Amino acid sequence: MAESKAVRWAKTHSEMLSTAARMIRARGLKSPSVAEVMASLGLTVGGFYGHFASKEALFDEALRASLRQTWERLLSEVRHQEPKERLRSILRRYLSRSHRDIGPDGTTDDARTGCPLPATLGEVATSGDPYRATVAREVEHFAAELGRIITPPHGGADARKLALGLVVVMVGGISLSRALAGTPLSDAILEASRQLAYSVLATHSRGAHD
Amino acid sequence: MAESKAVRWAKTHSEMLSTAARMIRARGLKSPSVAEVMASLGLTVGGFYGHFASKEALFDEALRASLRQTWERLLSEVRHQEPKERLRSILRRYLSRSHRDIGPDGTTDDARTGCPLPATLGEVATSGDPYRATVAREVEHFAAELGRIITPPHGGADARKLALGLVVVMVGGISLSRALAGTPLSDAILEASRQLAYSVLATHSRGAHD
DNA sequence: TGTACATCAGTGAACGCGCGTTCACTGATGTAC
DNA sequence: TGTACATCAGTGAACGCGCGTTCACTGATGTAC
Repeated sequence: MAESKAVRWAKTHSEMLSTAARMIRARGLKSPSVAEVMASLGLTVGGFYGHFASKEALFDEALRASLRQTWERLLSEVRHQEPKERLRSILRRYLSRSHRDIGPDGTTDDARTGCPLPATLGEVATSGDPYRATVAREVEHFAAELGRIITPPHGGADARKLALGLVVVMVGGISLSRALAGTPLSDAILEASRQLAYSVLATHSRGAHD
Repeated sequence: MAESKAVRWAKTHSEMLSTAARMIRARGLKSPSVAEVMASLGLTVGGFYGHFASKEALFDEALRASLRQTWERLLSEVRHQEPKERLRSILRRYLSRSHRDIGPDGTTDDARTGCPLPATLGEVATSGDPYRATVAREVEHFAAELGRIITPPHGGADARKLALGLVVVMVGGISLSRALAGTPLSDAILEASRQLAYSVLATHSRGAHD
């Protein structure tokens, strides 16, 4: 007995989202084509519009899901650790070689997911909504969660500012490191990013101010 | 008397480079087309290949020149200042709203040039050479200059690492801030990036270690 | 249980468009004498 | 100084290609009786 139509449709729908997310992580929002997404599921282009209204509709939803997954994975993997270790651990995981070395199919060496921001920021800057609003919402969300981890006595606006700064180091570090993958600078940038972030954490937990 | 052929050719050649550089800063390496570059000089596509062997050849040269110009501008504007102020000044200039708000034509509010990295990093990561080698060479160059400014007693490997970390904050900050331009997060990210970088400089000049 | 009809996930060809690159050409500039 | 020829920066049409989207269609699944 074959699968029901509804199950088949839902499975295809979900696979379109995860395939698009993989392609976005590896190649951004413009380069992967609608036909490519469908072909990678063994289907033809025509069927696409029975699932999504446009390429942008699929890619925006896939981008949002991929961002959400990235934050949740980072935060959950770290939940059992000592509060003081959590931020360091997040930085170590994000600014790692395995996260930089995302495969051409959008998967990483040791993980099923990776952050879509390094591949998409440049395009989001010129293409605007709906991508911009999606990135804004999800970065806001992650920064808030990160802010909650930051050890007292730095709460509120101070924690938020530090959290945004750390996001900048994380995304900037992987972006530069990926652009230079294969050159000696690539590893050096990853290490420099980690060290700079650690140094900021140390300053902050010592209670230093600006 | 009209201009000589040689002068005309050289003028067009140079305008092709600066026009391509402007477009790269605003829209990256893939989106601007050969026809668009020529049209913006009042010429037609066909003439392109009398100047460059390919789109990639022009864009790579324009990218290199644009990076070089960015560093030289930052460094020269700061040369007359107190050594201690130089790094802060570079950070303030790079991580500014006017540098973020690059126009659709690639010019900035108060400056003739801007950094092409935020618009290009994502594409360089997937397109590789020759762009990758160009970015590597120029980032290496700028990091070395920046390292020379970093106050003793932190010389050598330590200064280089700090310099690379600062480049990450600079490029990451503008990249994120541009992607979120128009949202409240955009200014917050710029400010958080500056503050994080300043805090690292303060720690370093105090002689703190990791 | 069996037959006739309805549904709808996916097919495959077509559309108009912009891309990088090629090429026979034009006509103002430059040169030989 | 004047004429005949050569050069070459730029023209404009064409090429093959991939893109997002549309649409008449097919055939397995689902439903009514």
